[in-house]
Amino acid sequence: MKDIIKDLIKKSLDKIDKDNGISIENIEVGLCKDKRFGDFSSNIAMKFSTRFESNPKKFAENIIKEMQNNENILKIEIAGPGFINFFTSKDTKFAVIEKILKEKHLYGSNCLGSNSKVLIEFVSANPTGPLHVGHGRGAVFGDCISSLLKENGYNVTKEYYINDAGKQIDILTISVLRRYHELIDSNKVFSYEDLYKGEYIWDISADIHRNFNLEFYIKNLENYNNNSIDELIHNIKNNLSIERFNKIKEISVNFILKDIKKTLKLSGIKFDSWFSESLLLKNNSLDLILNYLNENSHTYKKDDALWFKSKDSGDEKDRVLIKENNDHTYLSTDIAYHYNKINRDYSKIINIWGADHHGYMDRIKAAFDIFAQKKSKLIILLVQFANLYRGTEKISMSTRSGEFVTLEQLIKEVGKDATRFFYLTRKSDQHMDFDIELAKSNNNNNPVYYIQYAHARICSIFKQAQENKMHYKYDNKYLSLLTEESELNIIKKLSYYPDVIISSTEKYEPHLLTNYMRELAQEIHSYYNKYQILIADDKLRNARLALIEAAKHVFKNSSKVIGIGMPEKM
RNA sequence: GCGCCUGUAGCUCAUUUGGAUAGAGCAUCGGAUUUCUAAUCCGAGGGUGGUAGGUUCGAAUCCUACCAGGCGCACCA
Repeated sequence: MKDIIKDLIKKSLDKIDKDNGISIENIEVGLCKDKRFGDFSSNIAMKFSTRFESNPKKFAENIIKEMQNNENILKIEIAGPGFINFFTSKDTKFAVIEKILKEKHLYGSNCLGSNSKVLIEFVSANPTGPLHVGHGRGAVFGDCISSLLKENGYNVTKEYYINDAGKQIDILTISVLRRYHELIDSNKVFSYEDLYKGEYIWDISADIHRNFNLEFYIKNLENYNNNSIDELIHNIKNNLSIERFNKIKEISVNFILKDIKKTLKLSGIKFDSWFSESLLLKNNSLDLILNYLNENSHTYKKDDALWFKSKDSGDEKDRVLIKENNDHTYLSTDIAYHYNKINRDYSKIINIWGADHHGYMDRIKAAFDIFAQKKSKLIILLVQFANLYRGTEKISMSTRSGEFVTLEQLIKEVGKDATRFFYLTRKSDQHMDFDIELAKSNNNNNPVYYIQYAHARICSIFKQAQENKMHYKYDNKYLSLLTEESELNIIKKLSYYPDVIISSTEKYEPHLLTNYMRELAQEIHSYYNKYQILIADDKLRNARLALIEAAKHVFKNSSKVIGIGMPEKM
């Protein structure tokens, strides 16, 4: 409908002035908030009146005068400073019900993506501990963005990048070894500040102790008195042998990854691909990109380290790729990783990061531009932190100290649907407060139940209809009996669901969709309370049933995108 | 100090990329079930949009300055 109106305006403008220079993309047509202003409106007259040496109202009159008649449009008005308002005919409005009932689960989807390949990388939490509620937001956000992209016809691959090769993993390994030694001899406590102390470290070490007994035991570990963590890592590797150290490392990482996968499954998130950082070292990808950067003078040596000239591409300073001690930095493998992504031929490469990584964006973009050469586009979306509350009490968290609420605990406490929905109700770049008490409340405070209940009520009506032998038969010629205000409101809301899907995707803002669902539920509840649907008049009854059936499809389709269930009974 | 994000009702947040009278939920107060599920509905109160300027037909939205909060400024990841 928007396109029809745009086209009418365009033709009218062409009549007024053949060389007006206004393309169809410049014509804005929007839905009206207030129905007194009609169904659609355009600001075209205000936007371009100066170009035609006219005032907005006069220009608007001119546009209308030259406009062709269209069967869909009942009335055109000029209002306010120069808005052109369009009132569509009833039949035009009813057509959406017909469309929904025909398209069913496809209503709302489109082909804008034309099946082009998109890679979306998210969560990618270090395998040094379980996922906590901070990861949850990015996880659910990424998953929903993936669904939205699919709904828009993109070919989406969801990927998790496993940082299993750096220093943090070495620290994890030592953390496990420390507990392992304490299990063997509780008197010999090895103390060191920067180690992981979570409960799960005990579980891993107990596992190792059970399966390998004393194989990894180091005599006098408690006497290791090292000044830096690097020195400590070095000494323990030497003492234990690199093979045995790696064995502990492997067991630890696998243990934690298994836990992470379990939590993701509980969250309803399924990845298509798991990409391991250590692979980049094994297959020489790192050497490859380093050579390339060296040969094309994007690097230099300074203080025994290898630096990347990221400042040349907009970063605030240059960055280290290879440290003085010959270890690679996180950045260098990450560049290799993005090089790998580029070579997999995606038109869009999306990264979803925690907001604390924003300082890192420029350096990865700098590297990306060198390798991608505009073949694909890098999109980095930042997700702000979520503060967890239990009522008014704030819960603080830290992975290192082991004080945190895991995502698994949260889901077990508030449920998958409520967790996902809550994470998605806020704009991602907005700080959010997640109140556990609120999310798990089973009453009208909770928007998830509010929406699910609206859907369940619809299902219940159909069940009742069947039991009362009120056979439902759809016939579009009775739709015109829907004349109540609530009915027209619902129809209008249903008609712009496809627009919501598009704008949620283009803006990467799933909260538009959760808001929409709430609004639709509100219309349905209001309608339900005001009007009886299962009435004796079978023509009106069938028309009303068609209306709520259409709403049911939209609830189903949107809930699928959000990743929550829509029970038929509550 | 520099950079990024944010500031809207008592609280949590929207506002369809600059549009018409800034809207929801919670909380507060008052109502509604002999009728398809009251996990619901209807109504009321509540606002100098952080502050001050600017840009234009029109600003919560864009620009500038200031105030306040969060995050970041590693040879950590």
